[in-house]
Amino acid sequence: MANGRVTVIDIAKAAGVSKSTVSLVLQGSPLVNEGTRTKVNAVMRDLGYVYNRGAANLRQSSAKSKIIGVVVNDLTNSFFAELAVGIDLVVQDAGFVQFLANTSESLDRQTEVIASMREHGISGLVVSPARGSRAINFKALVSAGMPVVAVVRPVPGAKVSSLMSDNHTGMFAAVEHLAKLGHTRIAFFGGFEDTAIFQERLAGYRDGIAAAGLGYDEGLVFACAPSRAEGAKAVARAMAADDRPTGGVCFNDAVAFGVYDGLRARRLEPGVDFAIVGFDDVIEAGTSVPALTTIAVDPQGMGRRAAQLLLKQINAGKAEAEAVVTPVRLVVRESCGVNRMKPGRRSA
Amino acid sequence: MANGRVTVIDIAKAAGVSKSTVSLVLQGSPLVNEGTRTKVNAVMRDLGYVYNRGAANLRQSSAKSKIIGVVVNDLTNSFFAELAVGIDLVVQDAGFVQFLANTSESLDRQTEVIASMREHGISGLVVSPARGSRAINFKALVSAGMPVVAVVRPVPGAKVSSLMSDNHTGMFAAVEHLAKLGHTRIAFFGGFEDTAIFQERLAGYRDGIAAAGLGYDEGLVFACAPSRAEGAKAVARAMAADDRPTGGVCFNDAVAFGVYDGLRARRLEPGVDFAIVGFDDVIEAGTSVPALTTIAVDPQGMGRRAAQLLLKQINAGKAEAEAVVTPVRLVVRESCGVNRMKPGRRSA
DNA sequence: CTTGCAATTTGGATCGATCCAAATTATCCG
DNA sequence: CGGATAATTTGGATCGATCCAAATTGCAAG
Repeated sequence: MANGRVTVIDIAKAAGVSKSTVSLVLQGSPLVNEGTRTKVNAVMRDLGYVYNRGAANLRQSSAKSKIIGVVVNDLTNSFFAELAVGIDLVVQDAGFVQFLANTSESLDRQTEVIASMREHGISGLVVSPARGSRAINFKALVSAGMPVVAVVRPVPGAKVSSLMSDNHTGMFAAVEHLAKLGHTRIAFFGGFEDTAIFQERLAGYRDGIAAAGLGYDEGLVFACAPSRAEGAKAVARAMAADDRPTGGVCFNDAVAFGVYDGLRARRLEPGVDFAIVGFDDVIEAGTSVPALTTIAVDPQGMGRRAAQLLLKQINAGKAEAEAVVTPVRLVVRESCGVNRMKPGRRSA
Repeated sequence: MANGRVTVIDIAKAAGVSKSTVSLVLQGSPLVNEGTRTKVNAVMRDLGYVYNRGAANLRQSSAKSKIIGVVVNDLTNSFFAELAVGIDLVVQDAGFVQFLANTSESLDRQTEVIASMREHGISGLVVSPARGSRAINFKALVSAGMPVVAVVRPVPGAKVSSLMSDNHTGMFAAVEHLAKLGHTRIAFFGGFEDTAIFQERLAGYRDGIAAAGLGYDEGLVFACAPSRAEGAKAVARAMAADDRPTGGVCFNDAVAFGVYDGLRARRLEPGVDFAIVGFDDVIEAGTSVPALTTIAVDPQGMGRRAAQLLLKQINAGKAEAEAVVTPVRLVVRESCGVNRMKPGRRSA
């Protein structure tokens, strides 16, 4: 009993029908008589039958495995954890299960886990690509006709669907907000210059500066790793310059908190002596002191949309790449200095 | 090419050998000639062969599926996200993949996903049980001989392995620390009274109070939901009493941050006017103001240990329940008031 | 040039479900 | 009641890999 598991044949024998009938019951076919159905179901309960999807998938098309893969680059980042939860929600409701793997930004890990997931018969993949992912990393999947949705980060050149937040519009709004508050020297902090997201956000920044009638100054762009520690260093560089900025937009919230640290190290109070806007709206943004003005992207919502997009493609049978941009919105809190900035510091 | 996938038979034909030989190559058997092996491997690469584990598992014992299930009660909580990452690390290294599902504390969801995972042939399960989980929820798994490791929360009565942090010792140390700093009226904040963890931590508190030669006062225990908002309310209740505490230990860090809020609402500064010790050591504990003194439990380490324990049981073939307690340690930062408390407030 | 033994290779049977064409049973109607 | 029609049920064949007993090959010794 411990090892010999119950199969359709056992059920069939016990219920006095054929295995084909049991199979029909399992699939909820309308062909089977109501009486037999209930009897078979009863027997299944009694014997503790467990459906073997592996066996079923062998006979069926691989698109019916009811398994999807989810690969994220950093699950310890609450942004991606939320994303995974959003995916999970939709996927569970659809009766799927998800393989979830964390790559820690390692391309090798990513390649390994995707291969492993393929072997296990996933019918689709949602991936937040590790840094440096290229089209070639998804070539095999795509040419096998597997639906793939890339989230958060684009994969240049790959024929996969994508779901990105509206980086350009978000950063544009952030700059616009600071400009309206009277800032004329607005810095840009953080991000790796060789990533597509950085370029999108920087473009939004640049266009925002232009739209506000200010001149774009390359010297106000302080790229660095998108971490708290590096954000602190970046603002230190900015404040060491001659013509200091009076406020700045940040690549993400982690950098923004780093800017808090860097300012305080110079005895400047964020939101009072210097205006800051972040990007992402992580949980801590609302509870930090001062509360962080930032661009909210709703990672859980993105996860839900990504899963829906993927399921749609799985059900459609054939997957044609589709690019979706999800809206973002400016959340005004305290760090931008609304009603808090010392007037003396203002330039205009 | 898009749909007709490559099988061992295709490989066999192309390489001019039998499918049995291809199978032996796949399993890395030493029986096969080195020349044939390389040729077969080359053909597999050329044809883009993808191993079908589902088919293989059908013939083999279910313990070899190389899939484990991971079920967590709240993935948006960074504690559990870290736990999942720890599990992922070990599991990936062992060549397994994991199904990960989030239950959001819903028992129904938990039941569903576990059933689904079983159907997909997991060879073991790590579960951080949803609130209210009872032995019956895991009965079917256990009697089927499936290795199960419960983490973080115990499942009373269930014959599953468990991996818990040392709640008693941790809370004991927290109280001891505050007592050494001179506090004589130490409160306990937060937690649901009907959970096992609460009882363990409360027992640690009580024993710590006794060991410090102080009298246990039930009126100093303020139970509440383990959230920030409720923590704030709890401390409000505490400070409204006649004989106020001068410090407190908290069920977890979220409650501790709530206590910060509640104190500030009464114009009291945490770590100066009132000493606080948390439990968990979440990421924000180190960066909050004041930095939170807390009991560190290393969730990622717990995840790793849990995965190792599970893999051990899977490999052992037969799973006998085992209970492991993981050590915790006191991390002294600022909120306990070391060198910061106003002397006047001290009672002794 | 056999024989003996190790090294390789191989053809079916098998895992647990699905699918299909065909068989069986039930129901209806003139 | 016979025959048509609808409603159910059923026995292989099948999916893609593994396993096993048996066959084949290679090679050195006699």
